Amino acid sequence: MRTAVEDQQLDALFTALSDRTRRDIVARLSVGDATVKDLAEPYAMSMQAVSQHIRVLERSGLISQGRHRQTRPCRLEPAALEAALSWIEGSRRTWSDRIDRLETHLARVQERER
Amino acid sequence: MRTAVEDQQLDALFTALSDRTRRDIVARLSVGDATVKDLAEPYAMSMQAVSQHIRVLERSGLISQGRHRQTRPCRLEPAALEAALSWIEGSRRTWSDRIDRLETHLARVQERER
DNA sequence: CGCTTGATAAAGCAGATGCTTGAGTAAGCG
DNA sequence: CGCTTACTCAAGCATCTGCTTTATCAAGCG
Repeated sequence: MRTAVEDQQLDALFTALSDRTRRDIVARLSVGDATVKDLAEPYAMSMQAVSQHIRVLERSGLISQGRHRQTRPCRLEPAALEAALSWIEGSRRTWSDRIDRLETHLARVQERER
Repeated sequence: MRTAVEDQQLDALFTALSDRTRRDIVARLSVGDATVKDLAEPYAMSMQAVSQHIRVLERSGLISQGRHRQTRPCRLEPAALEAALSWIEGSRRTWSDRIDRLETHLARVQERER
C-alpha cells in the first residue's frame, strides 16, 4: 500500500535531486561534512542561494544541519538516499520479472514447436 | 569528469520522477505497455494533462511512445532508470568508503592504545 | 563596546510547472 | 461522406522555483 506521506517524501526527495547544484552538494557531502560557506565557495551564486538549496535538501531528509560556533555544518543522511534507491529498484524489479515471464513464455512456446 | 549533457539528463530524469502522477505512470508501465487513454483513466485530471506528463517522461528518456492504429502505446525504457540508479549509487559508494576508512582509522587507534 | 564572520529571514521577480479549456488532426466506423 | 475515438497543440492562469538584494541575528575578536 502507498501512503500520502511516502508520496510526499518521494516528491521532496526527487525534487531535491532534480537540481545540478543540489546533486553537487550531496556528492560533496558524501566525501565529508561541510559548512554552508564551504559549500557556497565554488559557485558564482550568493551564499543565500546556497543556503536555500540546503533548506530544500534538509526538508527532503537528504542532509541534516548541526551547530558549531558560528557555523552550521551539513551532514549527509544516507537513509534518505536509500528511500529513492528502493523506489527505483521496485519499478526495475517489476519490469525484469515481466521480462523473465515473457522469456519463460517464449521458451515454452518454442519448446512446444519442436 | 562530468558533462553538461549528463547533468541535463539527470535534471530531466529526477524532475520526471519528482511528480507522484509520473511515478505512478512509470510503475504502471513497468507492469506492461499502455495507451494514453488507459493511463489517464484512473485520474480526476483531463487526458491532456496526462498527455503532458507523458511528454515530460518521454523527454527524460524514461518512456517511449509508438503508434498503433489511433493509439500511442507507451513503453518503459529501463535504461534511463539505470542512469538515475547509478548516480545515487555513486554517492552512496563514496559515503560508505568514507565510513570504512573511518572505521579502519578507529580500529588502528584502538590497536595502538592497547 | 563596536566590527567582522557565518549564517538565516524576507521580499521581489523572471521563468518554469501543472493544470485547464478550446481547437485541431489522423484513424477507423457507419 | 459525416461521426466517433484517441490523441496532440496552443493559449491562459495560478502556483512554485531559483535566484537576487536588503535586513537581521548570534558568535567571536579587538
